[in-house]
Amino acid sequence: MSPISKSNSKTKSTIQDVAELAGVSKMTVSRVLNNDEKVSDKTRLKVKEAANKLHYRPNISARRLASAKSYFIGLLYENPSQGGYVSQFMMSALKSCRQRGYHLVVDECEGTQVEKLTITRDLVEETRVDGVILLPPFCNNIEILNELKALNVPYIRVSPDVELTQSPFVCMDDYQAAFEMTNLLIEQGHRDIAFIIGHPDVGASRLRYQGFLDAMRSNKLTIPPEYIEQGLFSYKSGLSAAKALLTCNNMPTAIFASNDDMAAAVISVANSLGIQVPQQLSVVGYDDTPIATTIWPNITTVKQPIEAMAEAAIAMLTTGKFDQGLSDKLSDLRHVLDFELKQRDSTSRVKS
Amino acid sequence: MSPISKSNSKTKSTIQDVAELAGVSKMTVSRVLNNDEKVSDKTRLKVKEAANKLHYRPNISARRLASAKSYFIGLLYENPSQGGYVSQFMMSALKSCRQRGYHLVVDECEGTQVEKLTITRDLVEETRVDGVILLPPFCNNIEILNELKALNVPYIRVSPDVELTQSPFVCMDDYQAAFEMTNLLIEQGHRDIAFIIGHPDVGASRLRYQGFLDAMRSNKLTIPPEYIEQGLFSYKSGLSAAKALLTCNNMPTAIFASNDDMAAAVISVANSLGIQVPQQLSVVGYDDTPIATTIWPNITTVKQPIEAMAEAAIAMLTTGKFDQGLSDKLSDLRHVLDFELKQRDSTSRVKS
DNA sequence: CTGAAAGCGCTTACAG
DNA sequence: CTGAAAGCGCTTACAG
Repeated sequence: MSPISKSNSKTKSTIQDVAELAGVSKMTVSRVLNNDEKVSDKTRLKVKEAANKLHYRPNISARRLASAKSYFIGLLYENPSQGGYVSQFMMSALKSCRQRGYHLVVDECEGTQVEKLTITRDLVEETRVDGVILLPPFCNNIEILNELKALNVPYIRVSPDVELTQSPFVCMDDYQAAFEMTNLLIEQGHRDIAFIIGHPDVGASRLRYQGFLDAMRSNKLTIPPEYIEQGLFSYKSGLSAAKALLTCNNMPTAIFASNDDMAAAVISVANSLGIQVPQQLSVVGYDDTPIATTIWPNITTVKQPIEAMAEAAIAMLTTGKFDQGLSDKLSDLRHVLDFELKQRDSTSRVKS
Repeated sequence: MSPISKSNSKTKSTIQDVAELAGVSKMTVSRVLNNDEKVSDKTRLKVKEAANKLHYRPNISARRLASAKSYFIGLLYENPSQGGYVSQFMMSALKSCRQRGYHLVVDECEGTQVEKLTITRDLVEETRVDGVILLPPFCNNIEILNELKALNVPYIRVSPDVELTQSPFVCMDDYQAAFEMTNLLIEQGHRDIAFIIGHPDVGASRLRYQGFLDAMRSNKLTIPPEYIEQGLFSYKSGLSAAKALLTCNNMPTAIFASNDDMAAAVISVANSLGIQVPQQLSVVGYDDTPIATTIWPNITTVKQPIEAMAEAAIAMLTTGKFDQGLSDKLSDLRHVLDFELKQRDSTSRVKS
């Protein structure tokens, strides 16, 4: 009574094998596999048991060929230079797709607006993806969004800045993360905290800045104007900001940079000025990119929930259980995922 | 009699459409598509024309279902922490696969040796990949290589250190790159050049070091023993090495670090000691990882031909035109790809 | 709630 | 060198 022995060894079992073992037709097996409601619980159970017993795994290619669905999800991004952000997201999305029997098709959307539209259209019409994920900053390209809508393909945006009522999206709470990170510094005894703002074109810059401001205010701490520097997210811009901050009259005891590259620059400048991090200066960054754990001291930073974002996006796209713009309410479209504060070696309690 | 009009607009054309337009059978079209020799040049041409006219693209799923091939290539790696190396390779492999109608299945091989073997076996038996690519350092796992051989699936290793006569592999000439990079420094007038060796367990470390030594020797330059430091490829190890090098009696005018992380550390230490890079000290790295272009000054480094390696590996695996261990000659198994010297801002001509 | 038939777009063997 | 037939493992209508 062990059908396992055979199917376990060489031959891969098919829907036909499962049907026979369960004593039903292929059709019924197919229904159970696709979560069709119209199957009796009893039958459903029988089929599931048989499938498990045989270690049955549906053949995606056959599925794809027979059905209208492609079992492909598209991932579109604009700029790969964001230090691993794209690859991190891709790795996670890949994993989620595999678990669900889907495949990920990744495409870089570069060039002129016309070329971007062509790439997007090809992905939908040639590859026939069942859904598309748009990474920032590409997800703010309104023409693309409209095209996708016209093509009638579901899409999810990741951390968008604009048109927040138009389509579902996943994001993290940048404001809250900056708020909490600032509080962390304050709890460590810091009062004189400087801030380097991120690139003005990126929406998250504003939110991070506001979170910082509100945390300071709620602790009744004042911020001298010379403690605020405008950066551009680049290491180089962090260098000039840090120089200004660390050579002003009343040097801060902590600097909050809006991303890790700029935080790394702060540490470098501090180094060259003979200021010890974290003994004389605490530094925090944002993003938890590789550089945060490459340089020494490792940077205390905010870790974006990239893996969870990818998983959530794939889940929404593959189950089809989300309202593609059906609701106007932001709360129905927005999926906020939890961030994490990574406390490392670039911060310490202030010495009094 | 114009099947074009219909198939050109919305409906995707199939092998049947191509066959009709060319006036042959589906079988012949299939043969042409798969580069079967046994088709007359005349017919071949007709078919190719028809296919082009219809913008025909074979349906991979149908192909996969009907044939013994899976049109999947597996990519196995062990350690994702190598700062983007895996993702860079993956991106390139993805692209090459897409062009050939293949799909890439990426898997991290972690855990115990038994778990690694299981993951590898699953990839071959479940996903039925047509070939496997093994990234370093995973490609040096001999048990895995034997398992793959037993499973009878072709595999290509990337920059392996061991068993170089066992299977085809792609690599770059680490020795030559280090040799040329050293020469570049010498041409810029440097004579006092220090070297930070890479991790002792990695084969490339030895080759890079040897390339450096031979370049120095061939220029009749001597290397005082205090100019050689052992590193571990980590930023932190670069820090200690740099401190030793920059505080010794006769400070070098250039430091060659065996990777970018350590080169970044050298720059950081130089900064903190008030030594200007590149005016007083030239620094070069190796790999061209993101950190090389993140920090300031940007690091002069050796760019590995990751894209070309990925393309070569995929090409070998998909055309099946390589000798899977048929030859004992290293030259037949080894595919050496060209590196590139990236001259940036961390080096300059020595002032006399 | 369940099933028999047809077909998705290719390729594999078998003829000729 | 070329083709007619069967089939890969699923799903989509269509019945009942």
